[in-house]
Amino acid sequence: MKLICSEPGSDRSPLFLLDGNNIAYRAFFALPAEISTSGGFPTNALYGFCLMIIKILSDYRPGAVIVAWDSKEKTFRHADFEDYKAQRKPMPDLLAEQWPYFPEVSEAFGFVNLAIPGYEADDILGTLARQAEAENRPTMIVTGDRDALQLAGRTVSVMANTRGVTEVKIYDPTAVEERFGVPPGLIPDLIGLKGDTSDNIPGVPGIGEKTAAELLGRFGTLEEVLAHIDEVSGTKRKQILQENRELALLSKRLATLDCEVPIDIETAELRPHKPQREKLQELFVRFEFTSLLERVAPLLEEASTEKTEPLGSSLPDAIAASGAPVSWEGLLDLERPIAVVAGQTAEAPLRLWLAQCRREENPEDYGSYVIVEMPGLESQTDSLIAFLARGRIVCHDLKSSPVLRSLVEKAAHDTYVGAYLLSPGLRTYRLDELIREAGMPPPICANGNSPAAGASEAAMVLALSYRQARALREQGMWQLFQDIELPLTRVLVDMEEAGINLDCYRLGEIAGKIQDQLDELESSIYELAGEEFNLGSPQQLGRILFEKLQLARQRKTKTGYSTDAKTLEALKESHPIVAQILSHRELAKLMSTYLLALPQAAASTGRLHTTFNQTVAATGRLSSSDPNLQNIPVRTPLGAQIRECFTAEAGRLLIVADYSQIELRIMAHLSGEPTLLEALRGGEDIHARTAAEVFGISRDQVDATHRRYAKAVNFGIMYGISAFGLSQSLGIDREEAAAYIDRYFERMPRVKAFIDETIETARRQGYVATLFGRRRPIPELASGNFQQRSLGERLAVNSVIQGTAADIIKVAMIRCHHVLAQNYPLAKLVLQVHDELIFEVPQESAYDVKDAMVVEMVGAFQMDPPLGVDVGVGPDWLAAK
DNA sequence: ACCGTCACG
DNA sequence: ACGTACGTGACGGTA
Repeated sequence: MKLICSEPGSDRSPLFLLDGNNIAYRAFFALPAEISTSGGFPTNALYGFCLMIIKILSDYRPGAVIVAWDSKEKTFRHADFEDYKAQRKPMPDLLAEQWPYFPEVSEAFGFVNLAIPGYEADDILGTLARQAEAENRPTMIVTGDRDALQLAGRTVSVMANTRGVTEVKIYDPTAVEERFGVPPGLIPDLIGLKGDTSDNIPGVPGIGEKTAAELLGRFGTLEEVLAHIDEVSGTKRKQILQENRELALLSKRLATLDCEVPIDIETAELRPHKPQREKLQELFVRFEFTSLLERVAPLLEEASTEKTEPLGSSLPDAIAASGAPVSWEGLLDLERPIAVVAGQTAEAPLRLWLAQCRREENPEDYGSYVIVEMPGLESQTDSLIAFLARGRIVCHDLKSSPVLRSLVEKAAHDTYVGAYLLSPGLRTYRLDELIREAGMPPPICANGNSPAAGASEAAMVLALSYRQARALREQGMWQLFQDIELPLTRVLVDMEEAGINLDCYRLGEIAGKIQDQLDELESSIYELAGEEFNLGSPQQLGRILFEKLQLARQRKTKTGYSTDAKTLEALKESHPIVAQILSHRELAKLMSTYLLALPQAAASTGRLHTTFNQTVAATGRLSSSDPNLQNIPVRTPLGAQIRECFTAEAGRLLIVADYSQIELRIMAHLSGEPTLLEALRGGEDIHARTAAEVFGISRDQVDATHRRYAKAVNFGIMYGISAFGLSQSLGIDREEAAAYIDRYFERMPRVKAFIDETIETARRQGYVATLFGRRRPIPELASGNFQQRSLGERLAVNSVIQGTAADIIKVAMIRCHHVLAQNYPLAKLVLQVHDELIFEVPQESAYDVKDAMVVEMVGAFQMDPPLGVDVGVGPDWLAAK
């Protein structure tokens, strides 16, 4: 076990090596040229340079800082490549004017400027980084230059700009490999192949990052790739590599840093920088950096006062220094949350990193963090897990970690779920992105002998959890998080582990029959078409139907004719081939997506274990994947047969319980519309009742068509209705649809008011909230684009209704899970399908459990009209429903 | 990687 | 006057 403490100001605090040229250039191009003094002297690059430095100082409290500069002389490394230098554009005039002042600024900050005749800045950085590494000194290289990534090592990280001046990503060797697919040592080889436009390195034309990494992964170095060109796939690629051998080797040489620069400085001698207060203030006044004056003041203050004992060293010094084995019990306080990060690799021994904050009143001060790194020793894992189980843990995406999910009951916070509540609808919730978006500095660890990507991750998780807790409270979502989402994670872990039994044999029998039908349909279709073609290709199908057979073209898609089910349905009468294509489509879909795929996904026990995604749906719903068990067919006869294959084990039964009309009930509750309330309280057929209202007829005059229309209107209301949408779904014209909608709103004025108010609130606040406080931002409402705004209106209404329903069923899941654990330990919740819960229970208790689950589901939320639940019991999913 | 299609609520 | 229903995931084909 290693103990890693950040110790600001001590000799072991990190050495920072800055590429002066790179930062100055980057600042110049990133900031507007208008930034200048009142006298007209340009200062944009100087300003950006200072911004970057202040950010580094306040985020990391570095020890010594060295700023390296290119020398004016011809550089040795590139001496034989005149072309290369010649291509470099001369320095822009506006930057040249500012240039003389950079060393002065740097010196005022207390940094050491370094330029060595004949060498470039990055060669100097490389040389110093190697020295520092040999001394086990933690080092951060700051440059936007991709070449520098080759320097990442045991104690060396590289801070690279992602965009602008102050947006950065920190690369340690693991991060380099993750991002580029090769270890730092092969970065020159990678650049040799792919080139680097910003540095004028040509590379091999037509070889990009992906291909380059793949080749290096297969053969090793660039030289080895070139020695095995004949084994490379693709004739074209072989030829290009052959023709560009020399260019690749030259590019590699250009990208290789010279780490043997004669430098007259021992990194061990470097002491923490001492800013020259007066000098710096004078410069800032001269350049009119008034806002920066305020920002540096506290930093100068801090630097001038004597360093207080760093928190980290309040721990036994011997331990911190030697990394000798100690017990984690002595270091970690079980009263406070402990962040846990687990190494992900399946093969390698488990690694765990822990972080705890010793000063919770200032959780973003990484200096107060204790970070513990566990070695890959399985023997210690069990006792560590047992230790953690006595406290409360904080994780990022706990459910996806095979190790951490066993600690799910101890979860005090999950930053993955927290981030989802705070910003639903993001594509991903990657930790480093969250940290960057929040404007938090990525932590670095200041011990002498650990790159510790995991350690830094643990610190990030912890810091983020404190910040999220505050935001969730401020936004009224703390209860939702603590009482619904976190407990739900526990339920989901159990559900995923439980899985559901699949009758693979029966599924196979069905698949055999369907395959026969597919074969028959296929040959018949080819015969009718007069040729064979790829039935699965909408493009080829379009050609056959609309060009060869001259059927009437309906709608178009971006890429050609539309051939979806609706189009084909309309053409059914025109040609016998159409009906057969429709049948083929349906069967092929069910075949590939379910009949063939599900048995493949089943575990050796015959059970299917889905993953329930808790952070995907913007409305608050769950989703299911690998395999998706929330879209198992049911509507067609074949679909029903597939559902029959989801069975209970011998001696057990399935219980299927679904909320009846939950979304309409929520709308009735939220709007208070008397007609809806009355119908739903009495358990009336709501679509028939709606039909009677909209068509102005009595209940016994309502026929199937009336009801179908009314049902579509009800759905439309919940989706955020439009006349066009309704007309499409019913196949009627827009005027008729519009008339139904008008009529509906006439009869249900409170629903109309609810919709209008919801949209108005959303416009005002920028978001909507469910009954449980779950938020969804609706930026579309502020759009200047009509289409976007209309979408925003529909989203506002739908999100409130769908989201509230999602909240309610989540509460029900937690309640049901709890009652089962208490009273029926052999019964299990196995699936959730949005408004439906499926349980698998021992036969004997099935009817007791059924009643108990209905009570919990109905009791999940008190409202008017009350929740209603339909429930069934049976040996399989179809029979129970 | 994206599109069209279609399974579910 | 604009073009459309809300929320998902998976498949095969095509670029």
